[in-house]
Amino acid sequence: MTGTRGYHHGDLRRVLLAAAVRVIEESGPAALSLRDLARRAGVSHAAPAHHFGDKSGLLTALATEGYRLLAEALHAAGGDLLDRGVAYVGFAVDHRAHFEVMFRPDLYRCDAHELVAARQRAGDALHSGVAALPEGRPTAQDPQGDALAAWSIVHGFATLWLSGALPPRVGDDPRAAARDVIHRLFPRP
Amino acid sequence: MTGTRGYHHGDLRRVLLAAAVRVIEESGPAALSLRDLARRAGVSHAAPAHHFGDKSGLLTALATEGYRLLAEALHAAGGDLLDRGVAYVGFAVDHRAHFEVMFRPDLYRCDAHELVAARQRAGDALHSGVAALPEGRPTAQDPQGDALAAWSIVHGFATLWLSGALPPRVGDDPRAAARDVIHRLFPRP
DNA sequence: GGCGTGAACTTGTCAATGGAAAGATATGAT
DNA sequence: ATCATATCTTTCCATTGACAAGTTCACGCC
Repeated sequence: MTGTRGYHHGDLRRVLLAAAVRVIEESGPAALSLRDLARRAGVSHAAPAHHFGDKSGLLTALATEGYRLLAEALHAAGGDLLDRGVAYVGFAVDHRAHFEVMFRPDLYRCDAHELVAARQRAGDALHSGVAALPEGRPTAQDPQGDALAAWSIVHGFATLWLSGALPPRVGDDPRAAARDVIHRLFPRP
Repeated sequence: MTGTRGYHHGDLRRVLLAAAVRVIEESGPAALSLRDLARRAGVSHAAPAHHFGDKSGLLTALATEGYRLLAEALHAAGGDLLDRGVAYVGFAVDHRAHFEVMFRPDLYRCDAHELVAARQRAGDALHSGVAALPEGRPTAQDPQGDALAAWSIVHGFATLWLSGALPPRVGDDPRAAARDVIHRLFPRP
């Protein structure tokens, strides 16, 4: 509730995070500037400090939000491991700013309270998908190894896609390409 | 070949790159400062500009060196795909500074001439390993898909390892853990 | 030997940034 | 109405990247 143009912005925290997402999507996390965010929000350059303390505080909030969104996306994808893997890649593509920050621990305080909790939940969502694999497969006695392999392959595909390192031949539909790749790790009976 | 303390440093370029590697390994690419590198090398704050133009020039040089080292490491690993995958992860762990910069195109000029060439060679080394897979496997008709899956899984594992996101249960030997993960993608006959 | 050309490096400077300190203003509870 | 607090502003400082102009050195050439 605000929109009022007064001394108080009213929604600064959310506006700053949204602006940060836009900047990172356009130019990467290295180009992020608190003063630039403040300018975009129409407030003084010191206003962000009140909400986030410092730059790493803002990125901590962004990473926390990212882990929450990731956990949501994984749950929404249903119980199938293949679908969850595709959802992981889809999250990275749809929220590339969050994703890029989440796995750069040098940019934020990775021991922050809320962040640790959110990451835990996302990790649980990731692992519980492996439990739904068929029982008869060869590696059924080591579900944690399966989980690590699944995480590696979707995370690697997502990272390579975002970095632009993949050849054009892969196409322009990350979810379809990801599905094909994951399928090689867990072939369907 | 100098060591002389005169006006000319003599080996500044290499010394700056080495210092950059140390800084990035300790604190990540975000903490890199040209002035700090100059201080460590004992030269004036503007000396690095002569060799690299600007900061992204230095990181371009670092990424190029990284792709060269990666191509070397892959070739040295022999023709077996499993060994090459392990070598990829080993490179990422042993040269984490190079690796972290290589896949951050926002940090350097990814259209630089020497860099494109070095990356091309590393990519070839990566793909030629897939050709050595046994003929009878189910996905033999799509070697490019196999290459993409292999690249994804080793790149993902390496990235997760470096970011510290993996649970301690994985152990402290990245090559052994990587071998196990890759083995799930390409089971041995 | 002297000379000049250019590479390597220094000094000086500027705008932008992150961060801290201290003041101003609005909000809401009592 | 009053006051405590959260929110935002203004002012200030050290650091950084980048640029310009000057200084020192190395080396080929006559």
